[in-house]
Amino acid sequence: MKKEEARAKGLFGKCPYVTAQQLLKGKWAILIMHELSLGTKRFKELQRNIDITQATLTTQLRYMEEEGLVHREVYPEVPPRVEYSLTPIGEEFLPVLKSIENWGNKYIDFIKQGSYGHA
Amino acid sequence: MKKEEARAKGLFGKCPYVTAQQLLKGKWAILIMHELSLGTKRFKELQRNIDITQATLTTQLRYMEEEGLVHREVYPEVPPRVEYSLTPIGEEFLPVLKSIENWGNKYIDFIKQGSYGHA
DNA sequence: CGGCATCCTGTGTGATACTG
DNA sequence: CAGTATCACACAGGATGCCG
Repeated sequence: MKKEEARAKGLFGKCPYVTAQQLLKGKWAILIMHELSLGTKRFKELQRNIDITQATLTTQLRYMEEEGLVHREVYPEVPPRVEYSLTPIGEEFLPVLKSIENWGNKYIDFIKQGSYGHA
Repeated sequence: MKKEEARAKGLFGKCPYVTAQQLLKGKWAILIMHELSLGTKRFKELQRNIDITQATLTTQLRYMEEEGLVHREVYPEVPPRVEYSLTPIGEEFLPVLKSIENWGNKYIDFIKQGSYGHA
């Protein structure tokens, strides 16, 4: 950890913004967090609701599991069942999710009003 | 715009989460928003504070300007001066920023407690 | 069903050099 | 100072096929 300190990546675990950015960098992280905020979901459910590839979803979930945001519960049944839910620190993300939702909706209104000039 | 409707990208402007994700997808978007939330900044200031390349910063700012999040004011002086600030819809992002900061800090505490098992 | 391995590609990001 | 232009590259993310 020498040169990394120069670039923002080295601020992971120090600056809250960099940290959050790293955690949510995945294209789907926010969507997944939102889905899980609605309750425990099975793998297939997530895949259907978000319309994401198996491989990609698996990768994202593994990542978020490693980060401690998501809990993975495996039921050794036939056919297999795996359920995902938010961990405590994952639950703490809910306010962020809520404010993102608010702002996202405001922004959607904003572009619908044609308040900006591109396209 | 046909196949894109199938994938989440087509939800831009519909789903608030997808919309927000698209807007903030840049590695630096949140950092820049944070800097600008502290007040108007010159290009060079941003570059110094965030430690980002000129090219990358320019790209990001242009993008955010197009999205209507950032305002760019050019002063035709010598040497040139360009100042960046938040637009109204950009200001609306502040609550999100605040909640991200809160959560980011919680998460930083979380990993410092060694509450999770990797590395 | 849930997942992994593999391959492949787009693009986001960075380094560098040049311009007004 | 504030860009633009170009090149290079790593990596996220999609497609496909196979496995327990």
